[in-house]
Amino acid sequence: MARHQTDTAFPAREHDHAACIADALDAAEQACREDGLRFTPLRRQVLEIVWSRHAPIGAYDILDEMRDGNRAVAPPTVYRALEFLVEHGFVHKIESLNAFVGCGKPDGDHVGQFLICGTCRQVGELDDPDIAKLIARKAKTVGFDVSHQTIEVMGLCRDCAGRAHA
Amino acid sequence: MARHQTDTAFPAREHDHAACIADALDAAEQACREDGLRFTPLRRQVLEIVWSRHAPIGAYDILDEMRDGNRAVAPPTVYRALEFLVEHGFVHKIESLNAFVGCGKPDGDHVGQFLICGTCRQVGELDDPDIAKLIARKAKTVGFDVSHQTIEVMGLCRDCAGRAHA
DNA sequence: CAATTTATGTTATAATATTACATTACAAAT
DNA sequence: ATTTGTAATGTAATATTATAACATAAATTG
Repeated sequence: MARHQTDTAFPAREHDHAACIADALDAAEQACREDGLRFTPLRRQVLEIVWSRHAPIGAYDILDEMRDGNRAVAPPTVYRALEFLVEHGFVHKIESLNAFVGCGKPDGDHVGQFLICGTCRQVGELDDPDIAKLIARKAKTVGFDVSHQTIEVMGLCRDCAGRAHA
Repeated sequence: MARHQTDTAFPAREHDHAACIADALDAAEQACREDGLRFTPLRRQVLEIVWSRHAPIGAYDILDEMRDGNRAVAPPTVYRALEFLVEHGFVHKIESLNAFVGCGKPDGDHVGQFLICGTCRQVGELDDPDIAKLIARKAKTVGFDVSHQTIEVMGLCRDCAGRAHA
């Protein structure tokens, strides 16, 4: 499968986002086929909406996007699709924003470490095992056994920093 | 000021919790006096309730605790006090739980790294500069400038692990 | 004490999320 | 191909978390 995303956590300023979405959908479809999961039209639609931007989107914004004419979908519809997508690693929840973002590398287990730009709101995903290991090791020193890490970092992305002192 | 807490992130199983609360209130009072902040009765009351346990407490649970007879306080009252307490480092918000926990070391700036036991729900605060630095350094490699870190780790605390295979 | 700022009270409502139960679509097995 | 069981979706109601907007009161400053 072609990879149109950069490997620098944040997407390139000018990337082919249509291809980016297509890749994500293809990757999810294939992963589901391999794992015997049902990638239903509803789940695909929600995933596509989440991927419409590289910034987190709230459940109710997704819900608005799904409104078809004046036929609205109800919250559980969205939350259930999100639950599935998060559970299988296609989407991550950003806890500090109560919002959801697509995962560029849904293959296998990985800690998600999120870099959230306070200016453009875009999110880059770092997936650094060193960080995860250091945290697990430090936790161990106080007798704590880690099962899941939530790491969300606010700050300024390169593009926005560039624009600021331009 | 006497320190009745342990320095191992989690409080000792059998610690003098009354002293623990008193310490936290004293520390906050003194810090406010030094910084010219108003440690009002309301703020003190909210801080005391937050400190009633070493586990996160939700805003509406605090609100319930504050109900005086059938005279109820309104949400903004609690949220405003929490805003003050969080802003000045006396309390931390646990984003992944939408709940609040007292901070044992409100002196100076520090990253809060929280260890949340999935069994007893207690929270230990790690305050490890190595972790913070590693994250900042790794983020820098992708051009991201960190301003704030949210680190919340789920797992099993030592006491609960002990009980499990007892 | 007047003026100003800061904190709190009060009402209403916004934003996020779940429960419970009905219905439909799908998958597996006969 | 029909039955049967399971998983997914629809629907209505409601729970939980958080804020906006404006009024009043208390503290601080000049």
